[in-house]
Amino acid sequence: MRILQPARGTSDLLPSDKARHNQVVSTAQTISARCGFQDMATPIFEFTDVFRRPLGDTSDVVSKETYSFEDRGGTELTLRPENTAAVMRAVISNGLTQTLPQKYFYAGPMFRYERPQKGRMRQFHQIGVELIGPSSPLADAEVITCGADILDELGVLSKCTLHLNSLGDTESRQAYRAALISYLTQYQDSLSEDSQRRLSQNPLRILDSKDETDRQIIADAPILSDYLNEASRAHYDVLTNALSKAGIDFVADPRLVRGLDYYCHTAFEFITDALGAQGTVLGGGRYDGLAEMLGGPALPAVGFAAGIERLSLLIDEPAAASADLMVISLDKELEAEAFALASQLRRAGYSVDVPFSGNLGKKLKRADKLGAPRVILLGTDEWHNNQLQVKSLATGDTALVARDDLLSFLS
RNA sequence: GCGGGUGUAGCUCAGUUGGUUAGAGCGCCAGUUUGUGGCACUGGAGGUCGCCGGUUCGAAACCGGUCACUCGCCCCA
Repeated sequence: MRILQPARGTSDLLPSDKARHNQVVSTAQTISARCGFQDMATPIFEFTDVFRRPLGDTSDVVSKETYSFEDRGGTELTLRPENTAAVMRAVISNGLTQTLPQKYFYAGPMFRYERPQKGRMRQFHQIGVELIGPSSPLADAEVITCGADILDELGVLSKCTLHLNSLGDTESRQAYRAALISYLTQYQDSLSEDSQRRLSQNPLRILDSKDETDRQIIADAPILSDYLNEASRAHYDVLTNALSKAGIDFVADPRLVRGLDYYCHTAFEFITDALGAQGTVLGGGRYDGLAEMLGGPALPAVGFAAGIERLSLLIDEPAAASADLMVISLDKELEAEAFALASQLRRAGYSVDVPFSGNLGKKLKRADKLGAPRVILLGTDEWHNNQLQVKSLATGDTALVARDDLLSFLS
């Protein structure tokens, strides 16, 4: 074990990386606030059952990817692998089920023990929204539209395609699941090893298998939409109509499913081909069954999560913050005065740099690099006359300014 | 968890069939210029050649293991 490198699947966010993260988070927060989603946060770890119960033992996320541990008091805890279950737990814990709907935005780190790849970290970061209370398909439409607007604001919507599907309600999904299993069982021996395992654990997952033979078998498999009952069909129709009216493009993708057990009705993913195998940039769906799985009341809800690292890979780097001013003393005797002046200017709201070393040429070069448009120079003669030089780096012009007039000159 | 690829300076990369003190460009620091920037020139710092072991008179190079990244599977945001 070498401590001079970050643990596998984690990474440092140096300023240029952090700037991208901040850009994603602040944009998502602003856009989702426009839809009424309020920023909130839940703890980084929860009782293990918060994730284990709703996510199900068939989910890899819980069965083999969690960071779970026993604390010093013997309590079983888990670093959150996703945030939806935790937000729902918070809604129930705080008695917020009495005041619905609740609309939340969150951003923060999640943890999954996976094999790292580009866009797939062990500590990764997500932004997301949860709309808890309404069962109306218009709530689904609002969540999807909010996601699309965030991607658009970040400039990545054009690189993504919205895939949409309905998993139906419990009745529809169970009918389909039975039909699918019955169909696939005929070809059991021809299925890939992964899909044979999925047949018993999570048969819907076989629909998006990448194995060539699997795909041929799936081509003639029953279609989920044929098994939607009337209510599920109506839910989907209202949603698609609302999206079309709101100008949200999508493709119906009957093979789109979700890995987590609590999803029903709407499933959607914004997918890009710019990130290799990690193409899903923002995904979510309806999870009416989650609250009950946690031991709460029946509580319809819909939401999405998006990977900040993946979005960061797609956006242009935000412009770095530049300094407004640099204060330079031309005489070593005046260094403390320069520092005092810089402090005063900072308190007045300016972003000010004070160089610590170098001759005048180096200092001006540094001012250039920091993007400071103006430099204040303290020369001995001027200083004794209560004057300062204010030099514009763009024009090279230098103005002589009385010390007392500096702030008004600058503004 | 499975299969493939890659690890040399902060970054991008050279490094001959294994041979003396491992190089370049960019970046960084300093000087030319202790009172006026972007250019240029000169100099400097910075490397356990990912790590450990093996082969060899001799390893950055060959072999084994390991760690990390990366591509695909898997999973998913």
